[in-house]
Amino acid sequence: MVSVQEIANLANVSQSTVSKVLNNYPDVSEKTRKKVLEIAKQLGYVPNASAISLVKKKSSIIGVIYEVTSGFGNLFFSAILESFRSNAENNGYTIILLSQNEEKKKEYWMHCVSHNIESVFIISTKDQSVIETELKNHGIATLTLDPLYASSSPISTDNFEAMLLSLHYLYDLGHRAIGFIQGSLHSYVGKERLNAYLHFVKEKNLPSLFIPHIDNALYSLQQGYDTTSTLLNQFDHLDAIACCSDVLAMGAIYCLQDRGYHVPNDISIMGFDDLRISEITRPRLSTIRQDSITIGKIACETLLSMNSSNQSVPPILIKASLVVRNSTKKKESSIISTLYEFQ
Amino acid sequence: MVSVQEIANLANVSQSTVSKVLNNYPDVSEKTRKKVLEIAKQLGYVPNASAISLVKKKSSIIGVIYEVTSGFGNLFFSAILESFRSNAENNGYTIILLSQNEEKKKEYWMHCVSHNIESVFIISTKDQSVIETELKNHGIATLTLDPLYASSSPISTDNFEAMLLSLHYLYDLGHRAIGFIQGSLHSYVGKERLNAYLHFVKEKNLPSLFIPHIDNALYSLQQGYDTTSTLLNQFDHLDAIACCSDVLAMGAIYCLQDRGYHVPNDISIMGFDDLRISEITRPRLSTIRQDSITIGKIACETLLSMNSSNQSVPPILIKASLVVRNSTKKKESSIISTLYEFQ
DNA sequence: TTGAAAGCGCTAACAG
DNA sequence: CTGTTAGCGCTTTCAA
Repeated sequence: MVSVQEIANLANVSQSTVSKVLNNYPDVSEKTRKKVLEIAKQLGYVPNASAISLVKKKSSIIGVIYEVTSGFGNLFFSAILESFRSNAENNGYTIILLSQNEEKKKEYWMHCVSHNIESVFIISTKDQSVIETELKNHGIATLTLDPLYASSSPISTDNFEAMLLSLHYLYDLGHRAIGFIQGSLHSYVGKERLNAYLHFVKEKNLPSLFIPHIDNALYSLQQGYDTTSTLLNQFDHLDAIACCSDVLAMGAIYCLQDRGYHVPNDISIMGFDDLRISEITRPRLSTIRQDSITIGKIACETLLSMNSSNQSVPPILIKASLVVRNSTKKKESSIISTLYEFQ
Repeated sequence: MVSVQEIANLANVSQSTVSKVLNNYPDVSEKTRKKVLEIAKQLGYVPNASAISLVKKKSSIIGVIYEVTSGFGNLFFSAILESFRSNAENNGYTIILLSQNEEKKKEYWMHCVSHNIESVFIISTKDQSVIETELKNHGIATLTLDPLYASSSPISTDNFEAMLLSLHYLYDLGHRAIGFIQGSLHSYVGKERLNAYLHFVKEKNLPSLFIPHIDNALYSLQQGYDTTSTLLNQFDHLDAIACCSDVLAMGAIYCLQDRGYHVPNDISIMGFDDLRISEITRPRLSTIRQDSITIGKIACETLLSMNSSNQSVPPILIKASLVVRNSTKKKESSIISTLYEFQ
């Protein structure tokens, strides 16, 4: 490993001069700068991150807690991680995957302290409120994606607006009897989506077609199926159903098909997330796309701007977008459909 | 941050003694050891990883290149990463996510050299042969998951045996006209699966029902659909189709359904991978499960046992297992089905 | 069994 | 503009 010392020797200057060149200090003559740079390049100099971290008391490492229970959501989370990583990289930061060591009882914050890490991005399907607090207590800034709790610095899709987008789209298609399949009732994210539905039906003066007490915490196929079944039993008529996830929507479609309905001819179905599966279902799923690229980017920028004295930021909400595929359809008014029948 | 120095002062011993205690050296009296340990605990001592890495010229960091083009396979890769991470963790290692910095022209190996990283696990859907060589040239050991090329130290499912497992299962179900939908013809993994099919039909003296020139490099739904279509046009009769991925298998099912076949009553379909989607298709997919837990574990152990002088290992092959769901069925002999018709 | 001293590779005052 | 010096937190001879 080539050191600053070696470069200094060959260039006939001192270590500090080399250091200044390498760190782009202005107080070095052009001539010296060139010479040093050339020799450094020739020798294939690579700075020693440990030494720098040691002396600067600050590393160029961002911690990431990535604990995602295996599931479809993974694809969304890993897309965000990738976007986050690439942004961190472009800012000269490296990503370390944080974890707890059960055996050695090493906590997350210890890893951070040990590696001089100042900020941590939390991507988790579990409640990490304790860890978040612990990290903050140790002077480490955190940002939490889709927190399940009232995080002091959360980032997520603007779920309220996103669900409204879904509902307005169905409304504009002419649907008025719009059912709703909620996700988790205990997560912030899930509550926001439900609130949007409640707000919407009130505003538009529509019937509220959903089953209040059901908690689809798993966002699973079966939960989608069962909730749809209940919905169908409870309410006479449904034009459309807005679901809180793509997988729930698939469950809804299966249930409707089993009961002899055609999607989208009889009922329109909206998903949420735009996972890859929404491309391979039959019919392909109209849904709401969460913008993983932007979330990763903003998360990174925010975290880099935070520091131990400025550890919290107001909640960050990222805009989602509508993706129209084949599970939704304009409602044909009865008059028109009657006309058609006569043709 | 508490330092060794501080502990030494409070314990009335020297730094070196503290260091010896902390590193479990034997030549310290029990009394001193206890005292030091207690004070360290009281003070909440956390070792400075940079300082240790600097002086030992070796970090406890493993690099991971994780570059997976967005797709269903992601779930498999991320499961492996998770298993790998947890094993590394239990061995006292931390994971760093490696990457190239386009802007600053920083290469993977530079990250490694800079952080004193000795080994790298490559999880990538791209050809990383150049990078693998580059890393090895810099004295960094690598292990590559499912390499697309002839890697010097690959780890993967035993794809030959795994596909054989699939084929034998179909055979035991009574199927004799067994079609095959290959994946990529240019990857090692894809070739192994094809070879298994070729080997199998020859051994059992069965008709070879596959389309040689098709390269389903994307393993996509559409490719599965189209290949099935060609298969159906080309061959009179098919009892079953063994596919090289779950997504290809889904494409096959859609195609068969569109042509009026019932899966599994008319044709049995085998997937490969056991992605989560295989649980939510209709019918649910019988498939081959790749053992991500074991792969991650063995990968980690192997990498930790490698070092700059011992940089290559023979190919590591992990056993896969059969998962039976609803897309496969015992073949009813014509006599029996005829009998049924008379009932 | 303990401690003094040197040094890992680098940066940052500060003096010249 | 350049160099001297000290020191980041730790380990490791080597001497006591």
